[in-house]
Amino acid sequence: MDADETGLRARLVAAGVDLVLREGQSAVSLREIARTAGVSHGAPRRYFPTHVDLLSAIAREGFADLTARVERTLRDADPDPRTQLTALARTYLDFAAAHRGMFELMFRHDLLDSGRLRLRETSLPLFAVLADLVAQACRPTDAPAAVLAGVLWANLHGIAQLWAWGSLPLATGATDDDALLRAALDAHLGPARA
Amino acid sequence: MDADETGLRARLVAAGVDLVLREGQSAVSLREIARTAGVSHGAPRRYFPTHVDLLSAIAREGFADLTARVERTLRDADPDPRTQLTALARTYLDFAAAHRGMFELMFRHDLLDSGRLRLRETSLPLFAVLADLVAQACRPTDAPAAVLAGVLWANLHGIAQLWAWGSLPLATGATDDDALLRAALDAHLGPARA
DNA sequence: GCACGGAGGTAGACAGCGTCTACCTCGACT
DNA sequence: AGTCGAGGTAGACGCTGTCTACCTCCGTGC
Repeated sequence: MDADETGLRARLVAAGVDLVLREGQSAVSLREIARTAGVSHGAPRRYFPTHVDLLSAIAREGFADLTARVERTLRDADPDPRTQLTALARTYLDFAAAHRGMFELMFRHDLLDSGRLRLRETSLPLFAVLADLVAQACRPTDAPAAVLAGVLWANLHGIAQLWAWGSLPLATGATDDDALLRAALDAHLGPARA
Repeated sequence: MDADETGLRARLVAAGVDLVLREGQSAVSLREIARTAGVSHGAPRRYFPTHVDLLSAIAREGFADLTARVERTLRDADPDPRTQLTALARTYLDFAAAHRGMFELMFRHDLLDSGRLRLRETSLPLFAVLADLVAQACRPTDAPAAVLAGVLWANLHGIAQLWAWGSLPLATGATDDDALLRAALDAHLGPARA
């Protein structure tokens, strides 16, 4: 993606992605990544001045992966906006559940350099897709579509996070997040099949 | 609260709460807490076998604080369910913004022992209040009130988190979270003043 | 009155961490 | 052929959490 596919830079990022997917966020130490990539603990410094820079590059891969999954899902789904939004939401929650470590890392702003690596901006294309679909699908309101989309995103994100934490299953008694997802979409877009 | 108010146990928790409020979650190392409390780095071990145990006790204080703030807010507010929910939501978001470090810690399940200290259960009374109000305030739907309350909580939580991360301001263009809060309440409870 | 034992805190060790820096090793270019 | 820099190594430093040996009192039993 950033040229230099076979170089150490790419190998380090790949090793980090592997690690965070397999072992979770806490396992992704700089030295462990270096070991996984088969180099000394000082080698990453040549490409990533600090641990934060390397983690940010790993998180970028996560955002790219999520974005690609969403785009694939939307391409395969019925073009009806409501259906597309449901598919997007399902993909978001599934990603969070299946790649929990990566999902955590992606939103650990204390571990990432969101400024210099334009990390927040990395999630914007995904948000633009969401905002566009919301503008098409939502029932008329007085709030700007961007705000509605932001609130919907926040809802998906909150469900993913509180579900992973165990609070939401405990509080709602639900055994999977599907009821929550449907309730959220109904709330933000109006009852299903309107 | 746990008896032993003046003992080292309470002093350690208080020092940790102070630290996390002033310096953020990353500053709350076991040794730094011990230094703040004026004891050696090994002393905490007598009361908290691991760092996780101490952090969990600190997070419990955070949940207790948030719960107390919510109860105070609800007591002072108009008893109308919608108004109460608005006040609750406002308090939740304000807490997250004002005590960012504590809020982060409270939901960092990788740092906390949610099992043994019944930490998740600590947030349940707050959720019960929310669920009760939702049951009174929401427009009739087919989803159980607990699910609606869970989704609303998730929405508040997601707004708090994504707002703190900077993504939501960036994506929505909003300069404060009030528009998001109102949009969320409208979505989940029906348009205001229905 | 006094030895004793345990509760409660100290202090040093250890491995692992991120970062810094001195060094080494090649391959390319003049 | 000689030099120079890109790219990687390796050791040090101070920090972390955890473990353990020790010390120091205070309360109790006799």
